[in-house]
Amino acid sequence: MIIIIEIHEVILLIESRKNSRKRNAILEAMRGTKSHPSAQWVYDSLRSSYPELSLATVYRNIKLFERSGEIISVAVVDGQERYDACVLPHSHFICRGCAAVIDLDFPEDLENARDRLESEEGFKIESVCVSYKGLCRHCL
Amino acid sequence: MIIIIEIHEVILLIESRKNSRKRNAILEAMRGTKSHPSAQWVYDSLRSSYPELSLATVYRNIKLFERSGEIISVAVVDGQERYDACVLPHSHFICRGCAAVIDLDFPEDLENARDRLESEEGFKIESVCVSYKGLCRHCL
DNA sequence: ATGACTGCAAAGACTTTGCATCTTT
DNA sequence: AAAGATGCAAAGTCTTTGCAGTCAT
Repeated sequence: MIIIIEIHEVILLIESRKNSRKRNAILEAMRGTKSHPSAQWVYDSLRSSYPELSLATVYRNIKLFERSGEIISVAVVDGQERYDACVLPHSHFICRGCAAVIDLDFPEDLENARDRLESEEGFKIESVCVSYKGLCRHCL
Repeated sequence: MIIIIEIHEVILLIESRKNSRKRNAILEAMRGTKSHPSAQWVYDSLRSSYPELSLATVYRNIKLFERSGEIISVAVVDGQERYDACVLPHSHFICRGCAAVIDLDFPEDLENARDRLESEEGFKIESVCVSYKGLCRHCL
């Protein structure tokens, strides 16, 4: 059942849930890593503890967590969507070599941050991407 | 033929090309729009002028342009990769309603920019994403 | 009992690739 | 001629979905 509540122009979408061991394990796995996991990563990391877990369940729960705001999508790397259970504002470094996604502080000054990351962290930064997401005037 | 040149630790990858009407048209189409097109968009917009154009050719040339730096990938929106033939630093607003990708200036101050965009452009901004791409220490 | 959750297999969507044919140099 | 470019269809990935059976309330 999906309940849609509108209060003062704010629309809340509440999906009712029952308790589920596997769902809990999926969220725990995502909260317990800084690897910014893909669905496949979560599946692989839980297979030993939950041998009958299916990849479809992981995908379904990830979408559920995303809709509820418990996790966010941080990037699509090499065709795989990557998520983060840390929803506080911060930024990321994405390595095109090993596909690692690494947490960074939210920068005060973008150019400053770039130089500092190269010298202090030893990254080679090839591009900086800033994007805002939301609704345009037309879709509001 | 692919020529790999290394000069002072900088590696250049040069792919030899022959002249091709369709390739020229693909790049022109991408340079002539601010819509941050997907491969499908480019294909659709060229079909009337090049009825025998195939989607595979569009994909192949887009990858070629990307490797050579003539275009960049700016986002994956609703599962489709979106490109930009403007490679100068700037940022984007991505609408989750209509999937529009809109050019913005590169911000000096991130929080400032957010407020200004909401009041002046009428966007509703739900998230800000900063990511750096390149090579980590390990992959260098 | 009812509604939610899951596994499995099938379907979908987007992208890449193999191969024969045609173009450019 | 040789190296590239293209169309077509097939294959590849990642993700979503339909359905029947299971679990939580």
